[in-house]
Amino acid sequence: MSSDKPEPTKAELDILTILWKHGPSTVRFVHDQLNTFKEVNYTTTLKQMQLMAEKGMLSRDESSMKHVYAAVEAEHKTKSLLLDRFVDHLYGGSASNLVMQLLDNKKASKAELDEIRAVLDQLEKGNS
Amino acid sequence: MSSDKPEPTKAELDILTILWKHGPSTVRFVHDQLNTFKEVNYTTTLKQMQLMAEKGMLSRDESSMKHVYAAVEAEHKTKSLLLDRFVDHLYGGSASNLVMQLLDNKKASKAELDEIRAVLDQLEKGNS
DNA sequence: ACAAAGGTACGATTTAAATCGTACGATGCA
DNA sequence: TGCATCGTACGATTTAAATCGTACCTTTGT
Repeated sequence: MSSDKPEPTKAELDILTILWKHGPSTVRFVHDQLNTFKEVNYTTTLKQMQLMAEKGMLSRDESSMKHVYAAVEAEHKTKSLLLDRFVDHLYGGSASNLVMQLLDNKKASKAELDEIRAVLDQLEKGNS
Repeated sequence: MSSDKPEPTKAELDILTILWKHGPSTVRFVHDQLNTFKEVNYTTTLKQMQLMAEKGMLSRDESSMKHVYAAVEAEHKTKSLLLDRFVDHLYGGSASNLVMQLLDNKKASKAELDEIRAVLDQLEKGNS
């Protein structure tokens, strides 16, 4: 019993997101992506990624001088974990409560509503 | 243009949750509730609530010696903000993507699916 | 050969969150 | 009255996240 999976922090998540999107990348690349929406020093990004590698969140290929990092956990898996925690913490574990609020928030467009409905249909078909 | 609303931290959210649920309360009460699932010192809770009041997250009635605190923002409003940020950050702002993952997670029971569908129906009716 | 550019390493600092210890005022009651 | 109890105040500390500065190695172009 020791599966107290640590959640990635905000800064870590930013990096993971880039790696998920672009696949294994150098620090330079990640850093450039990062700086399109956030201003940080190169060494900050470097250090962050080194720490993440140390924690086991990233793997690192050192065969070339420009080390190449990759996310260890799949995007889906990590987001799934975060989502579950979020639902538990804010909505007492009730997915439908969350969805209700979500839809209420005018956040969902007509197109999105349709899409969600489609997902529902699909699910119920396979479920019965 | 200065609406960079600060998000409540985890510890703050725990306290807010209690206040939302039980209404205006003393520190002692909040602290006892807190300790049903988390071990902290009384003065820690006190300090935390004082800080939150200072930040404007909580209001405080000092008319009695046992100060009574209350959440300033409504539960709905705060959660709504957090949810929006969450969707933006993890799902590129796409509510339907979030829902898809949610449903995928086996996290939603049959009953919940029905409930969600009901909400959808309701919405579309009022929307057209 | 060597300077410039670009890479990694890593200690140290800054900032923010969370926690605690200690002081001290109010209240209640034997 | 006096002491135990319960309350607030608040500086200080601890912990964790995020950032940066500086040192130093490698590659490349002239």
